[in-house]
Amino acid sequence: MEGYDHKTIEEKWRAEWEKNHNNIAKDLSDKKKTYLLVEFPYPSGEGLHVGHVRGYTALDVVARKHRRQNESVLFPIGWDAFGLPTENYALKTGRDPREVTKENTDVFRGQMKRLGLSFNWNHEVNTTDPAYYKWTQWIFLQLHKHKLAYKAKTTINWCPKDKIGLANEEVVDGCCERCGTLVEKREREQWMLAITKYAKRLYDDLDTVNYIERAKVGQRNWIGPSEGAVITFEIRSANREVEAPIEVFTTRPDTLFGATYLVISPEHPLITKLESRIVNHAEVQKYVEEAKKKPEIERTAEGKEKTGVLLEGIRAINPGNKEEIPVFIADYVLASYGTGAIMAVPAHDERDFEFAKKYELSIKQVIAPETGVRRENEEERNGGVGIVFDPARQRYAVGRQKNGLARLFSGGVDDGESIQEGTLREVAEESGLFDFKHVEYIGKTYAHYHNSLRNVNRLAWASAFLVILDSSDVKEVRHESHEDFELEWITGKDLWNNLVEHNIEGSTDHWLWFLRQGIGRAIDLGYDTESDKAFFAQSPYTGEGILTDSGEFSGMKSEEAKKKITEFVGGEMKTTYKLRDWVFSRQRYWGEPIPLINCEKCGWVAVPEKDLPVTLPIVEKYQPTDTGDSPLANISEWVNTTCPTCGGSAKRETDVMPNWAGSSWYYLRYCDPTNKETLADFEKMKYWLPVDWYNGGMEHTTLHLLYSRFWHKFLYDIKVVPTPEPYARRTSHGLILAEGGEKMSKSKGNVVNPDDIIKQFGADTLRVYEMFMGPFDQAIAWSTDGLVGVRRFLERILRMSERLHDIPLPQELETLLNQSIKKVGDDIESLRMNTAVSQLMIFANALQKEEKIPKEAFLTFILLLAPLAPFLSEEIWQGLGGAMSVHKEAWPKHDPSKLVGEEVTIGVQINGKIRGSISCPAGTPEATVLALARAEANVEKWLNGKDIVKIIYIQDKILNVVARDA
RNA sequence: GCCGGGGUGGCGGAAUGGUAUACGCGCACGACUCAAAAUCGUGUCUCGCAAGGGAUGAGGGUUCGAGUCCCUCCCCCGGCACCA
Repeated sequence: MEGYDHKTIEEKWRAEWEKNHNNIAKDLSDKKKTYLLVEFPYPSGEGLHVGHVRGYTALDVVARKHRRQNESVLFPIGWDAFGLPTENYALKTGRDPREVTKENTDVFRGQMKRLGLSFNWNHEVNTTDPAYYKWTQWIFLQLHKHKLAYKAKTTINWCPKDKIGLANEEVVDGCCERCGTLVEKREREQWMLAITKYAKRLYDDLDTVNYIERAKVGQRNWIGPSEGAVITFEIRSANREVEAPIEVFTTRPDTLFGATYLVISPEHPLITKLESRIVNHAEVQKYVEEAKKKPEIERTAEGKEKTGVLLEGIRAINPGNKEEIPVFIADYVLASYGTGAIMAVPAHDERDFEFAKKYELSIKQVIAPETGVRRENEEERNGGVGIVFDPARQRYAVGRQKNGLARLFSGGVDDGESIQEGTLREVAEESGLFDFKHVEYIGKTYAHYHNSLRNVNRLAWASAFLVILDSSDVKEVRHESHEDFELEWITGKDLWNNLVEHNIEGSTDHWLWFLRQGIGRAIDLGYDTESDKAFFAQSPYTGEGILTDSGEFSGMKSEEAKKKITEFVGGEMKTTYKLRDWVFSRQRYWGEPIPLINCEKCGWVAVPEKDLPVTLPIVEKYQPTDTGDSPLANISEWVNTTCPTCGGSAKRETDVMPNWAGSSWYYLRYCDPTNKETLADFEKMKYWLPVDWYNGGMEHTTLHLLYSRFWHKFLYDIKVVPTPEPYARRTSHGLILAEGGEKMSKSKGNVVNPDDIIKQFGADTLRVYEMFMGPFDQAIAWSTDGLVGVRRFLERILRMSERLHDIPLPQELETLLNQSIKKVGDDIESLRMNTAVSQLMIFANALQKEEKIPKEAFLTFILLLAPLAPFLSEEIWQGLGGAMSVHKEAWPKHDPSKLVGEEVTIGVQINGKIRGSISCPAGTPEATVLALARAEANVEKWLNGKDIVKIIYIQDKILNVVARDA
């Protein structure tokens, strides 16, 4: 053997496969279909990245396996070729972006073929092909027709460097996602897509798809629904005239009675509307101007001190208690969320609290943390122990014990407050669990409990923790349900005795220990309004609970009160979403022209379907104009046209679509890439859709997925596509980092080029290495040493192929063979490629150890290796006389009865510790195994002089003998 | 702060609640060789002469048995964030 000449092998089979059309996806076959999708690349000038290779190879392995399971597999690829880098490159070099794109896609295609990726090349699509973007434009026109595309004057995010408007989603930390330039605000007419109309469905239908959790959570957060109420406040001017209603959105209508002022955003229309009524209008106007100037990044910066201006001359009426409250404008309220106005409840909201403190506004507490109602009587109160700690509010009280039951009490009845307070001080200081400033208050609380608990039916506060002395004391926790309250009792064994013994009054050690261990149970506390007012002067309580000071709603639980109060004030329960409509216009050249015409008489008119596509004209200059218009605006012969409706003179829209457009529906076009009548034949889509498995980068799991789900749902509604969701399953691969763990980047010069690896080590080595390097969904650093290890493995396989013998399979190998078939198959389906490769190595190692390698077993090994290392496997397979391509051979099936060997090794544990192991035939009954185990000297030694209490036997795996001293 | 994902040898990492450290890398030793490379073989968590003991970020808990489940906490990575 002349060694492993990967270059010759790979070139030979690539040519052979191309000639024989190894993989054609057959439409409408009666076989089971599988549609495997990988994110199509943006064909940049740099060529394919090793990160692409990771995702593409993984699904290629899946595709190859499924084809061999006699399924009809669609595994297409294409080019997401519109976009800024190509345009910028064209701009710099003066070349036509079409040419540049063609060159780049040729490079990518060549690389993919060299990698042995078995794409269905006859389904290739290119978003910049007029025959493709005709349908992108068509979809846009459908959206327009259904009023989901609208033009709106918006403050847009403007990147001064790229001279392009950005969607909110493309602004990262206030900077342009691509170039990092600080984004400015500009007013501009933009085409918008009403994705918010689909917010609920996009959210709810996530339950119907199988996406990795991260992707689902990402989408949920992005859509960001919050249940709340829209409540109307009346505005009155100084002369008490009713001026205008103002709507606020709140998720906490239950706190309405605690709303002590109103805040509107600086952009709120009310400011202009009530201009004449606002006494300090000049001051207000100044604040508004300043807010406008500030970039969003500054306005929303973390920890920024809140500012605002009181609107003098007008007041709002709290519809709950009819109290008159002041109205402010403040930039911490965003115009873009909810109604752009809020009712401020400083007692129960961090931001409102901060604002109220600064401007000395009244803080009215209307929610008490929910607990039960407690009854207490004098007879029950004796004994003395424990400390109650409320970690949420960092409050202590003292507990007492009686008849083995520890329960809340007033404490210190006999020894007086001084001792207890002193102790509490120590606890507080030493625990380090809370700010010492609360201790004063604790002292009062304690005193207060002393009194209040004599009274019955106190409304209780706080989920507090009762801490008792020693965990060994806890015998059980008993839950009692009463008509109007619930209690948890902790019963202790010798609690009382322990306390006396430990002289607990003077010792804080145990208490501290318990606090730190977090041992304790929620019980209830009494409270009094004065102390609580004092407490809440220090921090707002933002949780839910029981209403107080809320008129007829006092005593009601938050959940119920939300609905009742909203109803009471004539408000409306409503869900709002963080999701914003999608800014769809780009003032660029290299994108799909928006197929609309603006006619002075008829307004915006759609280009008739027969005139699609509106093709991009070839221009001299790709430079965006300084006015912010697209380069297309300079081509008057293209811009000036006639109105399709009235025939009069009209102008074309010169904005183009963002590059999300083409990628939002490409998986549909793959089903039928050459169709001239429609975006794809309905029957073909019905056969292939939904995509069974979509893999791509983590970075696309939010936006791209959301946008394409939106388009798909819209197309489903207008009956163009047959399924409500595009993708049944979504996985994502982790990033490949440079050796050393840094991100690969051109500037750092640490980029690994797949071409170099293929040249030096071969595509098979690269493929197997990338599958083996680590868990598929995790980021992982490149390791050339690891790559070399894989190369050695493949070389070894090739050498082994020359030492084969037609001999029967030894029994242990048969077991391993069946295990390997099962494990490799299962692992591929769940993308555990690293352990699939590892299993293949284990199998190969075992085969190699044989003096004569059984040919049958080795051939099965090759059948399993083939999806991962397609070239070498084919070489060996056909070299050994395979009649056809290994990639057409049926995927091996395992024999379930042969997964366990005849002999098994069973671990023997004594009291859970491994003390030995025995070998016996599989399926040996417990009694025999026990006898065998006891025959082991070591095992018997450990059992010597002990009584066997219990035997646990897990078939063929483990025997655990529980023994106790005799 | 919130939401996700993690923390296991010198390194990448394995492990349906059932013999932790598979597989690979690295390292050491041996065989082959004049020699080296390659290859093949053996060993490689830790303390201990041994018998044994200890170790999966820390500390508790549940269990016959915990890397895996529960609680408290620490650290790292990613995302989001004045969202009312």
